[in-house]
Amino acid sequence: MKITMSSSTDSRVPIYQQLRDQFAKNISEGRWKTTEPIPPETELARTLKVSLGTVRKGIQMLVDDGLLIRYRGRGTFITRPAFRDSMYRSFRRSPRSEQGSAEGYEPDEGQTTSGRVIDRKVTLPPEQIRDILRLRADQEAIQLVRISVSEGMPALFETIWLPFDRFEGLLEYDLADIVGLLYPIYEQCCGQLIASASETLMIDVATSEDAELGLKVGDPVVELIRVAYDYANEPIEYRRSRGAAQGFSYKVEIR
Amino acid sequence: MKITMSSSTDSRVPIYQQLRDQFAKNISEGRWKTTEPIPPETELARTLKVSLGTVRKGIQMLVDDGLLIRYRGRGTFITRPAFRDSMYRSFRRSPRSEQGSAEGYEPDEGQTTSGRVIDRKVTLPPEQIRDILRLRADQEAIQLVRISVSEGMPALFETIWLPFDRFEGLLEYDLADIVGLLYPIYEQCCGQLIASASETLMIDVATSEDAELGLKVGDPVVELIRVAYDYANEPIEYRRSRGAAQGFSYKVEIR
DNA sequence: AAGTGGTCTAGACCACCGA
DNA sequence: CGGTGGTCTAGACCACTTC
Repeated sequence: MKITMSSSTDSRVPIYQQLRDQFAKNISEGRWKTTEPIPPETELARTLKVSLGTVRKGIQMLVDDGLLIRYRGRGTFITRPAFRDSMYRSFRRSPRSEQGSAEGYEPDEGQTTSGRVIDRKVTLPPEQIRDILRLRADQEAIQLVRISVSEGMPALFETIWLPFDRFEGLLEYDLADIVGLLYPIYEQCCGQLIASASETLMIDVATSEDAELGLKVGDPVVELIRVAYDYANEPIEYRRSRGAAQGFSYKVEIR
Repeated sequence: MKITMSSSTDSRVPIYQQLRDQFAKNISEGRWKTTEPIPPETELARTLKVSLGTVRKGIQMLVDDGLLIRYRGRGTFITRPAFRDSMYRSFRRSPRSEQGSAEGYEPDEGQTTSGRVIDRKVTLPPEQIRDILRLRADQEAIQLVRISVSEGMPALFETIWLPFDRFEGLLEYDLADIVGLLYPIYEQCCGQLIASASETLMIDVATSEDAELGLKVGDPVVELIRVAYDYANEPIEYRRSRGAAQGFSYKVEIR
């Protein structure tokens, strides 16, 4: 339980704010394991020489940010993001089955969806993607091409770029083994955890390259760009997904 | 400062939770004015016979919900929603001007956009809309048809339904005066405040009815359904907006 | 100076979980 | 049963706004 409380920096930042940052660092740098609870509030308060309420406030901020989850009687754990608002899961060939219950919902794809990687290569990414992933001009990326199949029909055509340095381990895998959700695979093969993401949706029209999705040239297409970040807020995945716009529907609550 | 603390209902609901609900009711039923601060924490704690921290927690929940805003030294006020995540503002004919600064952003439309109502009538709404607005079969609605113009070009074609009972005052207005943002007009003419909304986006293709938008039959169209609610969570507006999908782009942060 | 919300403390008691 | 987080209290001191 290393404490690096730089007691000189406490000028105007509230203590609970400093605690939040400290805790976030403990998560992103792996000092707190994802498999066991973080130290209990009482211990943190004692160790850090602050009040219990202050510790609770710092922890609560990370709960609100979705990085921690608390269980009464068990402890506080690091979470995997649920991505409940992702537009990604709005792609459906069939009418929405509206199965609103289901506690532990799967993050990436819908229930009957599975992905298959059809190509993998190491390249220098296009400049736009290089900038977003914050790579130098000479840094290579692993590029995956993937088709998601939903209920027997090709539903999504995806191109994914990953920084070579972080994802070298992925090259050891047989393509046939890179199946289903990608984020658990990232974690398993390369120790890379996704903490959050940003998605942008655009409407396009199908070109001849979209033929694999069963679309005719000119059909409307939804293009989804996702940039995913780790717990330190560093971008580590760029993903472009294209799918039929017909039947796509996305809902958001606003204030 | 009427207090209706039904002290028999306190079974398992935390006090701060009960306070939150009580405060929300004070807002939605107009017992707390939108023009002056709500009673100070210390007074609420004294009046309600609870601790200051508990009052603060109840208030903080409403701040998180976007219904209240606090100013140190001045007091706590009821807010108008900002609708910062609305997909509505994602319609742009021109390339995004990316003017990221600008503190007080306007809620409804983009900067150079204005709306004009071209039709208004009192009708029995379609069943689907009647259900959503929770109207009885014999209750009428005011239907507005509106065209939003952005940078000289028709950009959005909208149809809006409003419960007759709440919006009767709108019939007094000359159509030419119903211009610009609608929500301030709702408040001014009918005392109706919008607290939140739910938006659903779908992709369609243009029909001959979309010709006013300068679209050819078959062009991709974005259709946005918005249901807006008052502070008591009652639906009071149903709005369907259609616009060219070309150039539409919507971004969301997810966890 | 008076009044507001913002931070922080030190303690109490409770509800829930697991061994 | 002991340990965890969840709720609540009563107070202190501070920072900011308004008069």
